[in-house]
Amino acid sequence: MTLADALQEPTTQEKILDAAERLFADNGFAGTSVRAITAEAGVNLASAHYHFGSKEALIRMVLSRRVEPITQERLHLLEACLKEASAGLPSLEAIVEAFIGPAVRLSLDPQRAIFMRLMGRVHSEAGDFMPQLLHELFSVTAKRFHQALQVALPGFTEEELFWKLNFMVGAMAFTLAAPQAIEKVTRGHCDPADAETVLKHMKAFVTAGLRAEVAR
Amino acid sequence: MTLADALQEPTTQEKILDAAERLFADNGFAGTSVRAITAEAGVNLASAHYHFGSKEALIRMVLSRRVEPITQERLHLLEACLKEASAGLPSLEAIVEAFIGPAVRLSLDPQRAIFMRLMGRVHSEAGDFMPQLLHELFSVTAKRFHQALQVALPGFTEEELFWKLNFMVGAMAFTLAAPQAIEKVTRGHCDPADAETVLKHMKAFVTAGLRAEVAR
DNA sequence: GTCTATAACGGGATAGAC
DNA sequence: GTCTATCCCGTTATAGAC
Repeated sequence: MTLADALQEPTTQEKILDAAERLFADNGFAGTSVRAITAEAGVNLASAHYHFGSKEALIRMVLSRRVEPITQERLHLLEACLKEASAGLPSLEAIVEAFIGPAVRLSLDPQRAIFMRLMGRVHSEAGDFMPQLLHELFSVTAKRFHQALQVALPGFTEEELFWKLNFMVGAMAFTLAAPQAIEKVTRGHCDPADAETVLKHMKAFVTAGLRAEVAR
Repeated sequence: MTLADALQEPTTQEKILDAAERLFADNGFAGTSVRAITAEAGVNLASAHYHFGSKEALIRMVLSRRVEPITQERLHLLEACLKEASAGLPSLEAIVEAFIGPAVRLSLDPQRAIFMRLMGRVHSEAGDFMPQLLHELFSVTAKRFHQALQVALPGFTEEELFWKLNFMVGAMAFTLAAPQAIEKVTRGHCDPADAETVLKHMKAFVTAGLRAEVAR
C-alpha cells in the first residue's frame, strides 16, 4: 500500500466490511441485515451484492479478514516457543500466551476492539447457519495447539487435553463476546477494555486449569 | 399434575414452548421465526400470538420456564454447602458442583438436553436484543456465588473473584452451547452427551482455575 | 380457543439505466 | 462501479369468522 493509498478515503468494500463488522458484533449475524450494513457504511444497498455476491459471502469475508492474521500470529508464536524449548518441555505459559494473547490484545487498538467482540460471537453463533465455517477458520489452530499441549503436558490423555483446550476457548470467547455485560454485572469492578489486566487474570485461570489433575 | 393430565396430549402452549426451545437452541433467537416454531409444533401461527402476545414474550417464557428451576437448585445446593461448613471454610468443590452440576446434569434427560444447548446460547446471544433479560435471569445467582467465593477463597480481591467467576461461566457456557462442534473437532474423542464425564473434566479445570494465584 | 386471511413491513437479491 | 427501482419472499402481528 502506498502513502497515497493510506490517505485516501476507504474503498466501498472496506466501508462495507467495517460497517458489517460493527453491526455483526453488536447484533449478531442473523440479527443484522444487509440493508442496515449499507446504511451504516453510507453506501448503496446494491453495492454490497455487487462486491460480495451474498450475505453469507460477506460474513465469510468479514471473519477471514481478521481471523487469518490472528491465526498466523498464534501459529508463529507457538512455533517460536516450541523451538525455544527444543531440549526440555515447552513452557505452558508461553503456549497459553500464544493462543490468548493475539486475540485479546487486539482490544488495545480501539478500532480492532470491535472485532474482539465479534471473535467471541463467532465461537458461539457461527455454527448456526455455517457449521463448516468455524471448522475452516479454526481447525488448524485447534490441531496445532492440541499437539503442543500433548508435548507440554505429558501424562494427560488426548481426551483430557481436548476438554482442557475446549474450556480455555470457552473462558476466552465468553469474555471477549460480552464485555459490556461484564462491566455491568461487576458494577465497574472489572474493566474488560484493559487488555493486559484481562490477560493477567485469564492466563492465571487457564494455565492452572490446564495443569489440573483429572480424576480417573 | 394428576395422572390423567400426565397422559394427556400436551397443551398448545406446551407444544409451542417445546418447539421454540428446540429451534432457538438450534438456530438462535434472531434466526428462528414464529412461523417456524408453530410449524414445528404443529399448531396454527396465530395461536402463538394468542397465547404469548409477541415473539419477545415467548422468548422470555421459554427461558424462564427452565432457568428458574435451575436457579432454585443452584441456590439450594449453595446454601446447603455453606451451612454444612459453618465452622470452617466451605468446600470449593461443592460450590463449583452447585453452580455447574444443575446445568450440565440436565443432559441426562434427553428432552432437557435441548435446553442445555439453549443455556449456552443464552449467555452468548441474549444480550443482543434484550440486555436486561440476562440480568433478570442470572443476577441473583451471580451475586450469591460471588459472595460464596469470597468466603471460600479468602485472600483474593473482589475483582479477582469476578474474573474467576466469569471464566467459569464461559468454560461452562461454551461447552453447553456447541456440543456437536466439540464432537466434530475432537473426531469422537469427546462425547459431550456424557454429562458425568463432562462434569468431571469441567470441575477439575474450573476448581484449579479458581484457586490459581494471580500476579499483582 | 382456533382457524383463515391479510395487513404492514423488512428481508435478500437482481435488472437495467447511467 | 454505482445508482434506482423492483421482484419476491418471509416476517410479525392482527382482524374477524367460527
